[in-house]
Amino acid sequence: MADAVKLSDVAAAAGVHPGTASKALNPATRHLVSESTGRRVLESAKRLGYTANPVARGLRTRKSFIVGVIVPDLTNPLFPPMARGIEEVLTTEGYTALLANTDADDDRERAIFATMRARQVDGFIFATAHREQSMLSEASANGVPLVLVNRQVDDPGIPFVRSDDAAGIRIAVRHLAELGHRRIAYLAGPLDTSTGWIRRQAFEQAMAEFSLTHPPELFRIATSYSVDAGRTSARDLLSANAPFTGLVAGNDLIALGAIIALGEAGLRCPQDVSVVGYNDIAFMDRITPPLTTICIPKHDLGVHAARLLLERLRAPDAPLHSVVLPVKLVVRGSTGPRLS
Amino acid sequence: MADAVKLSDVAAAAGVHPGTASKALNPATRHLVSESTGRRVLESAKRLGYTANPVARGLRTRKSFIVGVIVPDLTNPLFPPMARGIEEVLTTEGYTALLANTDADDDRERAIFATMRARQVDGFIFATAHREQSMLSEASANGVPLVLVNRQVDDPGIPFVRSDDAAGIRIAVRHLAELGHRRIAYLAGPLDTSTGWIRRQAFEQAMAEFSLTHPPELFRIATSYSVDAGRTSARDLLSANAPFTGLVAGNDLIALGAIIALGEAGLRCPQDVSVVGYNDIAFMDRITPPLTTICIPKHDLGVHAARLLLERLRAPDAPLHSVVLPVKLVVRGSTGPRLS
DNA sequence: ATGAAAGCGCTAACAG
DNA sequence: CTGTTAGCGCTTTCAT
Repeated sequence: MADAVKLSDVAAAAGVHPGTASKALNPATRHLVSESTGRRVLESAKRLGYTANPVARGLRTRKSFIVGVIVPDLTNPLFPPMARGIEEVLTTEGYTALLANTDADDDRERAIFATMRARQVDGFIFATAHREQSMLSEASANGVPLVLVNRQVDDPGIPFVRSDDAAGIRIAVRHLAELGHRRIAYLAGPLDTSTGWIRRQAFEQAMAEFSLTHPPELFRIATSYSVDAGRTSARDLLSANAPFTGLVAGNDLIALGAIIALGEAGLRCPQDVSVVGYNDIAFMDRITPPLTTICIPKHDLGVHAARLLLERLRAPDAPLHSVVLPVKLVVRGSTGPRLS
Repeated sequence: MADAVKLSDVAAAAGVHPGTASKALNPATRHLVSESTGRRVLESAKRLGYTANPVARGLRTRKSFIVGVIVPDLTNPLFPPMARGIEEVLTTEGYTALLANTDADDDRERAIFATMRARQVDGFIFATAHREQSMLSEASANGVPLVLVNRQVDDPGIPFVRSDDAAGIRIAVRHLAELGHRRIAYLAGPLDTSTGWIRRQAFEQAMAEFSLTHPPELFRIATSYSVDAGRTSARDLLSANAPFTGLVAGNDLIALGAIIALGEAGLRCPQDVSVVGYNDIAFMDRITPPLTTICIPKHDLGVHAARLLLERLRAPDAPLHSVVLPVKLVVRGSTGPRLS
């Protein structure tokens, strides 16, 4: 398994001191050696198939060129595209992404964070949605470079990349309103997540904007961003017997759960209830009925997050900025005009 | 960002030499120090919140406790559950999974492999399906611990964990045969993947077993395991105008593409053509029509692969073994009795 | 049972 | 411009 060839081998082959070889090999210090030795070193490095040992280098430089990427659950189709976006820009810049799932569990998140810090990770990208932020604020204050994706936190010192939730929910509501729906239910995601909280707020605002009322009977909170939780909360909503013809869900999984619950209750979508989801994850165009939803730029979210982090790593003291990406409504079969 | 507290700090606090502290802290060498100093060191370590620096340790011990996990594409829902299974067992054993996508590209796979080896990864789990194996054989011969998931390679020196493809395809064919289908088309996955190759073989065998013919007009190869490739190959199949009422696809994505192409050609599934997929990835129960498919134990595949690798890491010379996990048929709406 | 010393492979001062 | 030296934080002989 051993890559026997090390810096000293290259140096010996080129007839120079290891220190000199090191300088020649590092583009940033190459100008410290003469043209000719530089060439000689590079050439013997190539000939011997030398690859620097990042572990040894990291020990010396305190940089690992590894970025921790922390997501709640890779099994939720929302995250793989984001992770891909992140990985793409990271690898082209010589960084490696270390990916881990938290299962939306704070303790696991802390443990993973600690492990990764111990592993000398250079920075973090958090895609976990918890609003709890003491760990993040503290870490950020301690100089740990980090950026959030698909989430935001009150602490203005923590940069984020997210889609425009408020705009998304607003166009979802407008879409339903334009179809004639007036009694619109909302199935929120967990309110201890930033997305759950922000979208809920946005829903209320949008309803007000379109002069629609939103009685508490038409509001439920799913315990997680999952099909099961969506189904459960939708059942609960239905059991209240408050009529509604439109439904906005905190995300696609919840929407899917709602559609299932609707079917179980003998209601048809969209004839009886129009449903709109959020995120536009894979396969939502193929389910029955095809889901009308808000499409967010999942891949680009990851790309921007990685870029932002890289900027921070290169210029730790540069002013921070965040990014909000636009969303768009994708109309499919789960919404239709109000019939009743 | 600095975890200032290092081994020498703990040693100083406990009034011992760093070397002694090291021994006390390592369970495997604890017996080399006296009961009392051992306790004292442990206690000061805890008090100071000491965490060993894995980078420094790795430099010395040539172990990183990191395992490289290489998948073609995390965006394919087949892989996240496997990755989760792998991650679960790895983390409980103190290892960390380093995940990367190859996009089914050999060059990328090589590059990633090289990078990870340079990073002193302790071993590898490959979920990529290419049959090309020189890189693997060579690495394995050089003592790099590796195991394959969901794939197999001729080299008997390389352990694998896969599901029983042959059995899966057989029950898929049997299912269609029992429904009365006699003209059954096969849409293979790329034949340069082990799964593509094995399943194709299995299909021919199964057809023979059930005394069915399989003319070349009813056989197509998708260029990748994707919806688009499935759709394209299905179109091509349809353009041959060879009648068939059953169709087996190399995986669910290809099956989905086929269903789309069927619809575009004015054929209904399952009334005109019954379709069965492979893998049973997420949401296949919610598409139209719900997909009949072969369910493989995705999570368990990952779990077993990780266990196997861990065994190899702990006992590099122990005899290797591989694991084949059972599959099962899940009958849903995309298959029905032959009507024509 | 503990301490001393060396060194994993690399980089960064500092000399020359 | 190149060589020397020291040391990142840890483990592991080897003496004591």
